[in-house]
Amino acid sequence: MKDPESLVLDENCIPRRVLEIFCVKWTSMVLHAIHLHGGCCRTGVLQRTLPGISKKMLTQTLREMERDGMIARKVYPVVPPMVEYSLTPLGQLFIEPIEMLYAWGEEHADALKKITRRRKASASKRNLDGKADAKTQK
Amino acid sequence: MKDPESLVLDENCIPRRVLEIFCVKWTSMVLHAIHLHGGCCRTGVLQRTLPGISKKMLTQTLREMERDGMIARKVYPVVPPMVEYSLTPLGQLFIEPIEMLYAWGEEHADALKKITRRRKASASKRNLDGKADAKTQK
DNA sequence: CAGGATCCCGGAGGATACTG
DNA sequence: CAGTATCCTCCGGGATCCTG
Repeated sequence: MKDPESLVLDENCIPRRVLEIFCVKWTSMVLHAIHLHGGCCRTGVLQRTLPGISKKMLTQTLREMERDGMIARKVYPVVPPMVEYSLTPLGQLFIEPIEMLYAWGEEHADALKKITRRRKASASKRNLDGKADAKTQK
Repeated sequence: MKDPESLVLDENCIPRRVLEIFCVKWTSMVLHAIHLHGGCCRTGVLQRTLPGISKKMLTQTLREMERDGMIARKVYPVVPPMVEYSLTPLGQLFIEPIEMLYAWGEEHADALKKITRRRKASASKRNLDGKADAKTQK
């Protein structure tokens, strides 16, 4: 505090690394979803649990998480194909903080709503402002 | 668990909203940085505390956070200009979960390292693999 | 020093079609 | 059903220059 300049949060600091893991793509949501499904579930189920995620993004996210060692992929040699993803011990490590964060969100849903509302307000305002020329009119 | 199909985490569920706030741009890091600086600090200090962030991104993030009501902007009418950003009560609400998350990261630094290592490994492997034709050779 | 305005590029990620 | 391969668009965000 005496020397603000000595406080540096560089690329390798813990906070940034944590964010790189929790905030990349759908990682957190996928972990959460698998957890809610009892620690193991199929691709299709995941996709329906996370409406809005595209097949491509889901596959990509799952691949990366597998590589990271957070989930395990098990293929059953049946037809039609069946693939199950489950949390590894490493993956389970992340459940606690994630659930903590979401629990905090539940408790403070009012604060979250407030922010959402402000964002929407400023978004619609932006439409009334200067955009009535280039794009909107088309 | 009986009916996996009934488990849906749509756009408005708490987890997604939480992530939208914590994982957008540099928001979390800025909150963290201001907090470490005692709840209030100047633009330049922030930029030096967060090496790698561009002026543009910093300003943009600060604007959005101000709009969200998480931080307050105070301009001192001096020359050269001096601007201070401080946490609002709403902003302080976020400090607790953020610090919690980062504290968890400190405790599990080994797990984070493991993941980082795997990512680097697969990244360098990707360079040896199929990329020796189109881009690499140039 | 704080921060607006411009230009511009790379790549994230959706849509679609195909395979086993 | 699970996954790959292509194509194509859009915008996030850096670099640069300019203001008060």
